[in-house]
Amino acid sequence: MARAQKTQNIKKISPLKKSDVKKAPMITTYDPKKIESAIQKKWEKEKPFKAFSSAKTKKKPFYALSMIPYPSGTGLHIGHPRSYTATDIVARQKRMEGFNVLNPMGYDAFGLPAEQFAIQNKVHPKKAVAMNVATFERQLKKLGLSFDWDRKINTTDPEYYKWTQWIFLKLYNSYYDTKKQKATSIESLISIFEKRGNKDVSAYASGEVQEFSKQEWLQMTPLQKQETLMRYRLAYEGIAEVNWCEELGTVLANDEVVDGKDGPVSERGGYPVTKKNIRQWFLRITAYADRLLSGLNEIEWPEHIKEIEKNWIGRSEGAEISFKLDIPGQSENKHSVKVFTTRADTLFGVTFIAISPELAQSWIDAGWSPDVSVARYTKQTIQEHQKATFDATQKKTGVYTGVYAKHPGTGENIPVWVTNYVLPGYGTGAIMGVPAHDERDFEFAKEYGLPIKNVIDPVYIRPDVIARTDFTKKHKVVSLVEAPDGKILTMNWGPKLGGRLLLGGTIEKGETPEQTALRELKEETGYVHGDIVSVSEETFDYKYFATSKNVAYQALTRFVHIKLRDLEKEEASLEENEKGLFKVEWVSKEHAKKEIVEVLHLYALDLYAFQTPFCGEGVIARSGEFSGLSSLDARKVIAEAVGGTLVTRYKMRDAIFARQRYWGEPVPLYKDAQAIIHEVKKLPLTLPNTASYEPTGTGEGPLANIPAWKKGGYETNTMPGWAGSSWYYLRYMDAANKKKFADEKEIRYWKHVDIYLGGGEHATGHLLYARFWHKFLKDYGLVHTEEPFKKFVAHGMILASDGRKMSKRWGNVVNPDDVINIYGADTARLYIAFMGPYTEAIPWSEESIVGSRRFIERLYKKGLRVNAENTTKTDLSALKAIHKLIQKVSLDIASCSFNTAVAKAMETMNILESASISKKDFSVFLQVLYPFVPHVTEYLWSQWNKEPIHTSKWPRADKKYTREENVTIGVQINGKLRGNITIPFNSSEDSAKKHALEEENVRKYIEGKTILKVIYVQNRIVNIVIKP
RNA sequence: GCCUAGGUGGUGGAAUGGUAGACACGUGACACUUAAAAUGUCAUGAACGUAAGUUUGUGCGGGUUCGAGUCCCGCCCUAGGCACCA
Repeated sequence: MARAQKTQNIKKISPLKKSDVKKAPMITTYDPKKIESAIQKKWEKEKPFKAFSSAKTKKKPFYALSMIPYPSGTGLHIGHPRSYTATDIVARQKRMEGFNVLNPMGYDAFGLPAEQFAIQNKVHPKKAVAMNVATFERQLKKLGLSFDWDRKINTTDPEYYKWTQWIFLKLYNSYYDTKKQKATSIESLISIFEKRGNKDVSAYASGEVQEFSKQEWLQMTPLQKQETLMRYRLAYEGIAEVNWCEELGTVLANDEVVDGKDGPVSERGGYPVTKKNIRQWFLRITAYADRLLSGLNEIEWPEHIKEIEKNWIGRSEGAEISFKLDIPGQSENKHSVKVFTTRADTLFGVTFIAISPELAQSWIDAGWSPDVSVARYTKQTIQEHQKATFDATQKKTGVYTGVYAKHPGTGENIPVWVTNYVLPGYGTGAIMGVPAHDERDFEFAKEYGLPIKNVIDPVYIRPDVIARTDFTKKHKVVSLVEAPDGKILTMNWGPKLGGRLLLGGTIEKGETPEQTALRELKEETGYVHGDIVSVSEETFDYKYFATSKNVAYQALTRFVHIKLRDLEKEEASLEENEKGLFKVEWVSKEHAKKEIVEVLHLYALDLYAFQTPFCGEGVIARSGEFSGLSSLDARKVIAEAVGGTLVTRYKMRDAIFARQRYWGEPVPLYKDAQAIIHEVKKLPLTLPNTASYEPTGTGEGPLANIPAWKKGGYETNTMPGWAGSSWYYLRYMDAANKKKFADEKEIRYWKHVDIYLGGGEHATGHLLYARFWHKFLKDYGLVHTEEPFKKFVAHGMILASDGRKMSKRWGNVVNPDDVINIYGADTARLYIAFMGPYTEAIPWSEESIVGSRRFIERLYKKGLRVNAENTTKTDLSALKAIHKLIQKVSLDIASCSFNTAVAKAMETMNILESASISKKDFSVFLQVLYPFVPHVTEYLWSQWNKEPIHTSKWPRADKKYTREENVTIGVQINGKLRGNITIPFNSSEDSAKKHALEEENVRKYIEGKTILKVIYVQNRIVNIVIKP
């Protein structure tokens, strides 16, 4: 899974300089190598971390899981252990709390890197994987992680991928019943077809399937039936445009493609990526879109990861509306174009229809013959689309098709344009252009001079008047006055009276807004040569509170846009009480935008000076009988009134389930001579051996090079890298089972992963796919929870000490082997836990790690001393510290705040070092530290305890010792700290006050002053407020 | 452009609206030592002060509060995600 590096030759990396090695503390008596290897040998022999199967224990289950690693050729780097040690800390603590803990490890070894490695080094991928796994395992074991090694899995093992294939076949043999909201066997769909065709069938399908009757179904040839069923199966074969990488000779998933300098390139290698149509296997993940979305509500995942999945699924509710087409030379009413919109409320603002070039091409293919220039544009733009991923900054282009569409509301003729900015794959490939209320349509309309029709009026209610009902109604104008040099006229009222505003005014009886605007211009500023450019048709409803007059106004406002011919001026005729209240100032429109804060004035500025569309919610206007509705309500009403249908769309696409590669799970299907697909009955269908697993470059997988395979009609693509990792956590529940992927009893017992730790970068890949498979298996009663991972915590990256990502390119990779050699595994683990918050990216520091080592040395020395002194007396201060530590560590492990748990342990150590302490009480300290530094604590523990530490009971904090007797609290005067007092815990207000007022430094401050009040927060603070 | 998370000493970082900088690294001084390392003790945000102490200080500007790193408004910067999804 963590396959970030490009696999190259295995080469020992030693980033630690000689000078660093010197910094390692001198070993006195503590010898981690000796202790750790002895303890690890014992673990290897006694297997204390074996998880019990459900029948063999009465303990409650707890399943802690680290993401399965991809065993790359370079071995572990120091980033890997971050999630492994975290999982290990949780697992060890949960065991002591009495749970039957499952903490397994395995390898996900199919995929590109192993294959690249094999090609470059001329070794079979199987051998390369075995080598890499051996390296990984040696390194993992040196870290002292408490895995149940008996449950180890490897996704490339035929005994494992047999079940990956088995699940694939189950998907292939299923469709999604939209009424029951679950996967159902394809057999039952066939029997429905046999009884009544596909009319009213509640089955999720790709695209629109033509309706057929019972008879028609029965008359279909086997091949036709196969093709029809392919539209419904959850694993299906189809043709799709994919990301094709010529250099790698393979198709790439969207998340494997990144933006390069000249268009998209492969994440691995940086080779150019183009679009290509190719035959593919897909998984119909879109059938589960809603459940994948709603399931997020029931899991404890980081919000940002949920957000990423939410955006990726991209649910949007909208409407499909048909526009009848008027094609020159063809009879009317025959053709129509369907658009998808989430803003059906803006329907009356439509001034053009925009279609994707791909849709235009399909019309041409169906017999439409447009002007040559239109056909040429269509072809060109399709080619552009195929070359690159979409770029939002690209200029919008388009041509008029000569076709008109009839507006379903007004009956008006609306031009249809082919454009480059409509996406072919989303919605219907056609949109209604509403430039007044959509930024993209606005940009396009500006470019081609298309009309802009405003049909949503914003509603402005200032928050300070929201609750009021006593409005005085007034008709007003707001004028945007432009000087010949483009500057904007503003009135600066100063900070108290509303700051900078545009020119406003009240419409007197019998006046038009234009007249009002010009009159006010003259009266307030003296300018006389203004020309009216435009007046808003719409009246904006603006409720505000005039502080100076103490009145709430409902201002029904019209906008007026005025341009001055020149700056000629007469005397302004201000009323006496207005004089000197404001200054007339000319500013740039950008300046105005910055300083004007009134929303309505800003809107006038946006509309006239910046000319940006209004995309928010408001009131429907100039839309016939719908005017006056709120835009939210109007969505549904207007869509239905014009015969549209409400639909839900998703951004997420079906997942391509194929790689044109050798090193993957074979697809267990074959085609006979008639191209009929059959299942492979005996699983696993093993990957055949071959010497040439290089890509064919044709789009077929390397398996096509094997004559016997090809002859057998087998699929030449293999499954993608994420196939094996989509269900591996279930295999751990019963890894040795030969008959099932896991026994029913074990699945019921373990249920799901309780805590899953790994990288957040898998949010839209592995994590989403695993959730999908889990839901699918649940539909068949094979698992019993809706979600596979109850809690997920994403670790932060460990950066190199230079703050960059660790990479061979920079030569800054830290190898855990080196760290363990110098400092020992316990120190490495402790430092990884201590270095910072688990979820944050933190640079590795060769300087700071010595602190962790020093702590362990002190612990070790104290342990030996405790053993030698053998006292029964423990100082009260030590007991208190230990019991507070129990509290803190228990809480911190539960919330993955390992760094603060370690800090508290260090604090405790500082107290214990100089205290007298009994073996019994020191044992408690060892227990609490055990999850972090298991070797040294187990070693010390076993000096005087018979029972093993890992089965000892997690200690509980005794209230007797955690309760405080005295507290030292601060005394503030007017919020500033002036002294401390130590008073009994939970002191009364009176006694605290008394002590506070007696404090020496405090007395200095209050002498001769009047005390206004005293605030006392128990056990926190005393604040004395005095008259300054 | 949009969404999400952040911005605290020389460094990693800590802090339920209540004594900012816990813990650790580094640095300085001292002890031990022929010496160095290791270890131990003390100090360590900045400025002023012999000191007691004072001022100032959690990206910037405002606000709420007896009291703001924490809450609210606006801005700047960094990281991650999405990016013509109608």
